[in-house]
Amino acid sequence: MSSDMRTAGSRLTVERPELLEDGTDTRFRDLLHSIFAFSSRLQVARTRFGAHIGLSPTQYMVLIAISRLASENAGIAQIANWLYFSGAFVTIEVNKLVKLGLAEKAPHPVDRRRVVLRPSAEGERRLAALAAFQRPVNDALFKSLKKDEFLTLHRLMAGLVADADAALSLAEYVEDQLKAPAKAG
Amino acid sequence: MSSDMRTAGSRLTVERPELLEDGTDTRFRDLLHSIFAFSSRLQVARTRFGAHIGLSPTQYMVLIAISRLASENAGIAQIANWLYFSGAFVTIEVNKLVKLGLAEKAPHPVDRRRVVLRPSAEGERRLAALAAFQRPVNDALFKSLKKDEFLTLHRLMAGLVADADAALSLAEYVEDQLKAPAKAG
DNA sequence: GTTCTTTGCTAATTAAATTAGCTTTGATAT
DNA sequence: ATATCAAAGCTAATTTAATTAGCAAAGAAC
Repeated sequence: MSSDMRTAGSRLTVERPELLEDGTDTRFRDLLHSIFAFSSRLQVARTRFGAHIGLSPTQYMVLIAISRLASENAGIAQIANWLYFSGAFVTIEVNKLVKLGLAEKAPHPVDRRRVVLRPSAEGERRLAALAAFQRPVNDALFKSLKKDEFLTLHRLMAGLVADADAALSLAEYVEDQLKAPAKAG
Repeated sequence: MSSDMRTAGSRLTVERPELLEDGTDTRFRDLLHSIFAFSSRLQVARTRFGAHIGLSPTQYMVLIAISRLASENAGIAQIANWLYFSGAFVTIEVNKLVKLGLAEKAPHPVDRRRVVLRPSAEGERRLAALAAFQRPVNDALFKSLKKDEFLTLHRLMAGLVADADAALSLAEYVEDQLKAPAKAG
């Protein structure tokens, strides 16, 4: 019972023993903060990359995504899914890129609802020109990684993305469970 | 010379051999995407955590930061620095928390410009109540991590934050260098 | 004491991103 | 065939997040 009570009233934000240290979640919280801190700084880097070719960070990301997914005839929905944005937002941003002459829309060969997105020649040119600026910055962003750490980080992050999708589905369920008090276990 | 030309015209977004694979930056780009994808999902989780205690994701983060840094008598500037937000924005969000009765401002004992931030009793209570919801979600978010991977990830991310600070200073310098064409090497 | 810097605040603005609702097209199930 | 349902993309309206610029008060440096 004391164990139950401690669990129920715990301030711990995580429970798996793998993520605890001396019974505290200090390191876990620190990890979360590091991830947030690094992402914030990556966002600044993206802002500079975009600015370098006259784009907002978001437009820059959308253009990259179009380029990345062009080989699979991606439309608005695929870009939205890839970037975790709403479709409506992607529509707006893609249209800006089209107006700027950096991306092109073509009708999908078989599905007439869809649109096929491609970078324009000028869009490609800008991204290529940007690379010279990105290279030293990206090298520096990940300077402390050795080769094997780079591979490890990639593997871990890819796993976490999958975990996160499951976790967010779980979150909805858990919220309901917590509302429906207890006994019904 | 052919090597120089290839370098100059390369589309590679990274140059360090540790970050390349078969001469391509494919895995590197994939890593960037994974980091972005995971952060986006963490942001959704924060949104849910905040909503659970009636706060926006940002207010939730500010409250956490106040709690985290309370022991060092942190003021607006320290919170801003910790969260990588502007001071003005932190002022606004902290004032909302104060109005909600979740945080308190006291004058700094020796520096009368400064303000000392603390979570209120009610603020503490809400964060404690939230933990029960966070625990299963956080466990799930990092479900695929084994203990040693958790430690490794923490170590790598902490290193990357330091790298990123250096990289962003570099970025400014590089931008100037690229504008001043070439010969002057 | 004068200059420089830091702290926090206010005001105004901008940019990011969403939700809701609509139209067209396509898929499903009679 | 045709009625129903789902998916793709667009528009409009709104919301939220977050910034920059400029200020006043306090402290630090010289």
